[in-house]
Amino acid sequence: MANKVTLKQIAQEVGLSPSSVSLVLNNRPCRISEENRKRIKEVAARNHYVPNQIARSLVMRESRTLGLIVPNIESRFFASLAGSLEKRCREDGYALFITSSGGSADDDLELLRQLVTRGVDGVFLVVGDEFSDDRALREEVSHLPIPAVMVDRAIEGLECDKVMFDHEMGGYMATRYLIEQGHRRIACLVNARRSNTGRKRLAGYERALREVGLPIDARLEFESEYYIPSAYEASEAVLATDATAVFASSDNIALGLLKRLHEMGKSIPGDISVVSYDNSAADVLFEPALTAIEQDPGVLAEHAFACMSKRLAGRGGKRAEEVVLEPALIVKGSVLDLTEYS
Amino acid sequence: MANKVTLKQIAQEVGLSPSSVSLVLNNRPCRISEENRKRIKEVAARNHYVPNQIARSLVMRESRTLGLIVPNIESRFFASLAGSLEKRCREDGYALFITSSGGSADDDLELLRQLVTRGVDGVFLVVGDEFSDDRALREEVSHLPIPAVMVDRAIEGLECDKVMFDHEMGGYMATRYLIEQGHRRIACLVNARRSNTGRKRLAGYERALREVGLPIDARLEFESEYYIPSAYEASEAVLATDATAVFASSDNIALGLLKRLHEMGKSIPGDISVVSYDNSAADVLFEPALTAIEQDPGVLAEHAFACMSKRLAGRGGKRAEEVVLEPALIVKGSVLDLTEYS
DNA sequence: TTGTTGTCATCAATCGATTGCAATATACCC
DNA sequence: GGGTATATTGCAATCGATTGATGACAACAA
Repeated sequence: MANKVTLKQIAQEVGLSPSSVSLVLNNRPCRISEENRKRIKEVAARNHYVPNQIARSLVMRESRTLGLIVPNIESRFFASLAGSLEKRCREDGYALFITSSGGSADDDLELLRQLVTRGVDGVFLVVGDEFSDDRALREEVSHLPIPAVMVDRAIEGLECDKVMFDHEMGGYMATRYLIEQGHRRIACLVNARRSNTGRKRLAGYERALREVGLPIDARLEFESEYYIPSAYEASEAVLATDATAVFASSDNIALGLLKRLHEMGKSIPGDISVVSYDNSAADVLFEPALTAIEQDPGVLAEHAFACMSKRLAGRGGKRAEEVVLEPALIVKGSVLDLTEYS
Repeated sequence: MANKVTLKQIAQEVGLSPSSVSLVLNNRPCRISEENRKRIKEVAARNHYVPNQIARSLVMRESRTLGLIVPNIESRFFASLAGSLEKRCREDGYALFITSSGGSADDDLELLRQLVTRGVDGVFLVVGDEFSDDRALREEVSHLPIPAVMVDRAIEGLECDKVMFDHEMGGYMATRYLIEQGHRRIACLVNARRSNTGRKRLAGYERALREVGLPIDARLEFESEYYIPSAYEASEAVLATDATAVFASSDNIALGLLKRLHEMGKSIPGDISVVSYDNSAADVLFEPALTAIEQDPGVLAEHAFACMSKRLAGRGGKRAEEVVLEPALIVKGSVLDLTEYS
């Protein structure tokens, strides 16, 4: 294990002052003779010298590092978001510090502090979606000495830049599409009890129904956690209704539903139509592929970075910016067109 | 956006020296009067003071931060590894800096440098698996001023701590199991052309065959990338052979195979038996569930951290440590027992 | 000789913490 | 009052870099 090489050591070996070495290695436009310039570079290279960013950012007051907090890096969506965001950051010369909180507001807070004290220049915050006491977190975010951008999920009423997909719109689009295809009895399977996004998607579902004068029937609204087994459990009741279509409000929920359907020997879309949300790779396996509401994490990353970039450059107004992205309806083959038969 | 509060400012407000404030806030056992102690804490809290870790680690010469480089954070396995590792690090008070390289040796090198200069105390390195020119990376790793642990994959011939699963053994176990179940014509679908791990799994497959005197038939060895569509393409040829079983050497490869099987109306294990590797969550959907070789990323994380921990504590020998973990065969229902019929 | 200009390189302060050692204050004892 | 313990607190160096101000020296002009 080699030792760390410092600027001073390089200076000593070359026989010049540390300042000169610093000047040369940073390519500062100053007059150091070509000869010394070359010798410094040569010695630095030979000794595998890398500047200590810690010391550097202490005086420069910036680290060109950004932080990201996600509730769970093992989720496909967040992993993909993290991947895209990191790529984007790197393009602009920023390193991205990815951390995963476990979803509780306490952990979010702890990680946020860690990042700040470690000198990141800004932080992307994907807060846990489920209910929890977020007063301390809220307090911390509003006192942050660096720019923060909330991504995908917001803390209500917090003055902070936000970039997110419109979940209500997603629920609306899915349901609206089913209605347009002639469906009238549409069930939904959502995580409204524990998730803000879930509640919004449910609201969109209900708006679509209301808009065309269809009744909102509590017997068609089913609850499921964002896990396959939970959705699998819940699906039995869903399939016992007279619904001709189901809006499954997440990829895992759709997978649980599919498993149950498969077991019961029911086919899609012949026996029942399905619109999914935010599909996972797994659904390439199914015939037909699932019609779904898609949210591209790359787009989210792009906008989040743009927002951050603005703040870092000192542009960007005093008030918080709010970017709302529309999800997309991707039509594949899991919805039966009932209008043909009318 | 609040300003950063420094130790000095707190000191000023309290009317004491920065040293005293530092001493108190770090709970150093020194005699500062109870009264001042309380006042300092009160003022620090009121001003949302958080110590600047950058400055701190400059003098302390440690940051209690570790780094992780994975080829692709969007892969389930790496995401899961990252998640487990982060949790483990946090338990010991370390923050984990997760970065994703894109899989090229150049990016690995770049990220490694970034991490080192940003003052991490140690780094976990999951290098890209495919062929590339890794001389520079190799050089850098051997000159690292901090401990490094290679995880899941190694650079051959590099003196460095390693923690990984035995891929050869995995291939062997899968094949051996199929043989024990009475199979004689066993095909395999591996990524041997571009992946080191793939080659090792293939070697295990061949060893199992050799061991019982079965012929190694090149016509039963098929090549596939680690992507579903690639495996899907390759599967047609696999299914045209007289094999009664297939060893699919990754989760995605198995999924591609399954898609093809499903399309052809073939059933598992009635028409053909399958042993998969490293199953993704998606396979909960299938009936029967897939028998597979499993590598628990949590176990990998645990051992990697233990290894790192040793180095950081200054224990751990001069020579590199090498931990090889055995994967596990998880028997579910995708293999037909031919011995029953003999 | 003195002054001017230009080139090359160094000095010393700074960033925000930590910490060994020195300093001050107060009390207590003889 | 002088000496010694004890309880508090401050000074100043340090970590490894950056950078504006400054110095040293040579060449050249007046």
